[in-house]
Amino acid sequence: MLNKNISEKVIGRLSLYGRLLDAQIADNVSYIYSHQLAQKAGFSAAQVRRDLMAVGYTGSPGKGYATRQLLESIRAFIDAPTGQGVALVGIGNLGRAIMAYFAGRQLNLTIKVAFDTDPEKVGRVIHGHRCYALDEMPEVVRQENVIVGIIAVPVAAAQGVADRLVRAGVKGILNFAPVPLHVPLDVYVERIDMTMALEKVAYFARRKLNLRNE
Amino acid sequence: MLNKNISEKVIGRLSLYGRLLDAQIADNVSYIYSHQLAQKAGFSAAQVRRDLMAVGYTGSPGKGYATRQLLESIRAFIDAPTGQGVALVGIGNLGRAIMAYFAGRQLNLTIKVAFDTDPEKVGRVIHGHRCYALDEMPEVVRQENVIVGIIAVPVAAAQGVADRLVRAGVKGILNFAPVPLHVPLDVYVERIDMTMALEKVAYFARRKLNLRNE
DNA sequence: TAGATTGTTAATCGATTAACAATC
DNA sequence: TAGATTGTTAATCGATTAACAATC
Repeated sequence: MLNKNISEKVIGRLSLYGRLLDAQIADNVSYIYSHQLAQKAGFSAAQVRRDLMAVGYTGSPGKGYATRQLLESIRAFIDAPTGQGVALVGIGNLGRAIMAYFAGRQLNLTIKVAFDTDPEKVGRVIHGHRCYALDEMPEVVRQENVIVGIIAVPVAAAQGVADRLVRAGVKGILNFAPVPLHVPLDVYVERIDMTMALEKVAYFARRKLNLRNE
Repeated sequence: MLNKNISEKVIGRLSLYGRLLDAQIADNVSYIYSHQLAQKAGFSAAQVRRDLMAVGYTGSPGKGYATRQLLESIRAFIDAPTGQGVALVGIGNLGRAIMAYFAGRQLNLTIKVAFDTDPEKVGRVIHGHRCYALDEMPEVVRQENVIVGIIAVPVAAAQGVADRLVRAGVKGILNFAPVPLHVPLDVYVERIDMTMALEKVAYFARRKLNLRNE
């Protein structure tokens, strides 16, 4: 499965379909059409059908897709078979919010270890996670078999933390610091830039307002 | 300026260029080439030149772009002339982290008002922001002339909050709830889905690991 | 069966990159 | 001037959508 050439966007959409299907199953919906899923997700039906083809689950004309089996196929496709541990670096306001956010969810992914430079925090248990010093990273990350890291530190520290994560063997980084990271080709980086997002929203909000006034 | 047909991606990149230029100016760099900016941003030089064309600032062959003037042009292009207020809905862990995050930055955008359903929070001042009840939204939002909202409430409440924001006159929404919102065409929505992002990272981290092992 | 939906290819669309004359 | 960079068009690339035979 993993070696097919699937684009980033498809994986993101599959993750969304998974959650929408969860809700459908909770509502006892056993079959769903591509156009229904499309409506909920905000995409076209053709898009949905194409994405679902990628996971290898086949619907049937007239009936649609069996929600439960489709969800299983999507999970089998995007999730690790055994569950995956995640390392969080930075336990400030944002880091703690991230901990709380992912703790509440029933995910295949769990924040297993947390790191911070603040000696006040190191050694303590925060939101149920033991907090380690950065120097302990290579040991802890390898021991827990973690290949995914989250960076929630200030801009100035972000690249240094990324370097440490990479050296410790991490292969994927979710970066909340508003700065591009330079990493080797065998490491995947996804950025969440809240400043950029808010500036985009502000820009297009004004545009929408102006269009109406014209 | 606002009526040109600029894509979302360009606006996002301009926001990034702005911050990179800030850092350059702080380092007393007065001219920069497109390929230098491109390297820092992680794009191609052609991409950068095309984006900068959009803001209408002209560099000169041989010298490059004057950092200070370019930054001014970018700011004039994407920022509102007077500064913009933002409404935050949901003052849980995430909401407070968002407050702290944007409070620290020197942005044209400021969180002006915050809303929550929790009667414990309503009326109090949190992170310097007075907290209002949802019912006060139409009044407060109009009074403060806010057209941008941030949704940081649980999934189940997100669509309801979006409807309220829209009714209050908000034209752009930054949505942190992992669910697509349905809003009128004259409202712009940007979604930050941390679960989706983390699942993508986990998927591609495993792929990177496997590619190496093959 | 008739009607609607699926899987899948071809056509379309938009965004990125390559290329190059004009310019400092 | 020579060399490198800019603004801008044309070529390329990839992703989305339209279309339709096969199927329930």
